[in-house]
Amino acid sequence: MEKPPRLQLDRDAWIQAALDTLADEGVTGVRVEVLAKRLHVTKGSFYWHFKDRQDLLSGVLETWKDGRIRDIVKQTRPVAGGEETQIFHVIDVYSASRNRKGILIELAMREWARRDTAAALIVEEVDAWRLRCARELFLAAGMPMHEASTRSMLLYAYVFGISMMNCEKFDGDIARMKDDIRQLIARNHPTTPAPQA
Amino acid sequence: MEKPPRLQLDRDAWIQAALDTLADEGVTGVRVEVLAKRLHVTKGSFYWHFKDRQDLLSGVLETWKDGRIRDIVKQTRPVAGGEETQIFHVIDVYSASRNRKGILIELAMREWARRDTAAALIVEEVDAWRLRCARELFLAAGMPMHEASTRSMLLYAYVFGISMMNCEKFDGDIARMKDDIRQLIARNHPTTPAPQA
DNA sequence: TAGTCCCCATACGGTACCGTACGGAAAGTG
DNA sequence: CACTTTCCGTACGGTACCGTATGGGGACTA
Repeated sequence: MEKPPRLQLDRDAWIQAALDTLADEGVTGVRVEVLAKRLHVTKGSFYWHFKDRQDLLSGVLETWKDGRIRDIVKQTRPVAGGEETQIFHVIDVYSASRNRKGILIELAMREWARRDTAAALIVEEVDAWRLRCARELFLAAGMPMHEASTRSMLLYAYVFGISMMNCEKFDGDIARMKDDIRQLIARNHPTTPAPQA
Repeated sequence: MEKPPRLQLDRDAWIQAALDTLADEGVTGVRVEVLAKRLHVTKGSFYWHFKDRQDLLSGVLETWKDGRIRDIVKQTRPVAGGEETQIFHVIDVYSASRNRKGILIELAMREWARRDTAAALIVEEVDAWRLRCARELFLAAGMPMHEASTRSMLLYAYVFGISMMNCEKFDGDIARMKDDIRQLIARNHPTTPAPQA
């Protein structure tokens, strides 16, 4: 969990620790003295690298924004004929049980954005990038503009929503249901092309 | 906002105030002394009605659970031929800009559930009710079992997800897009019922 | 009018934070 | 070897909480 060996801390080390606790406890859990304990130093170090707590939080926002934009751009880089695969991948990244930390940060970020204007602007910007990139994918797959926009929105609303639902406890074949939902979002097929059960 | 006239507080008054601040600031914002200020009394009152802060939070969970279950049962009470209307209504309740407070509580609840076992159990129970009820609607509309389950899950993932996205800032005709998404979830049409483009 | 509850105010100790002041060690620089 | 810079520890005042102890006012009862 923690990384005791790091003889010299820098801004980024604090930001990474902040992102970790952000995932686990939300913004309100990102507290200077707690992070210090986690990094095995004292506040003295923190207030050397940062003006105050808000300074750290701003750094967290910027770091997260840059990473997410880089990610979505990479994931949707034009690949002739691979659009559907890419769409599936975009869905999986945030709905699979791997990337658990990324999902938790995503949720914590939006919780933060609900109560902080600066965070709201960042999330807004990231969302805009994602929606644009996903729309390009749908367009490249031959879908008309409006439908591409609509399905992009459904796609992201779905991945964020499903990550809040703790599906593991539900009955039924969750894996198959998620597969079918992917189809519903990406194409326009009924859930099962199979004959009636 | 506040209701100065209430000469005698009871448990429910505290729980309602707790739900209000829960919506605005999340669980961590539900603090005894803050609620007391909000209700124009002191902690002395609180610790008369409640054992401690956790006692209040338990009350909040129960109150919320009962209300949500009552709501979804009412919204999905069998109405011959009205299934699609009812499905649309279930979507609207949590995606429209009215019921803002309900949505905020919903999100705060899930944020809470991520870090608290008791809250997680409550949310899980509410989700199970909602998914069952929604599934009944799809079944009554003539959909096969598996597809009904799948679309119920997509429905709720969507409404929760979209409520985290702050759509107002996006470009495009959001209202129309949301309409089309409703169609995608409820039926199986392409976004536009028009003939092929 | 005295007694009894119900409900709340006051006062207190304790904890967990934030931010500042200051001091010091270690490493580089001349 | 002075001298500076970088980085962190220590100590402090201040705030915002939680939970407890205790007292008191008002309404109701006899």
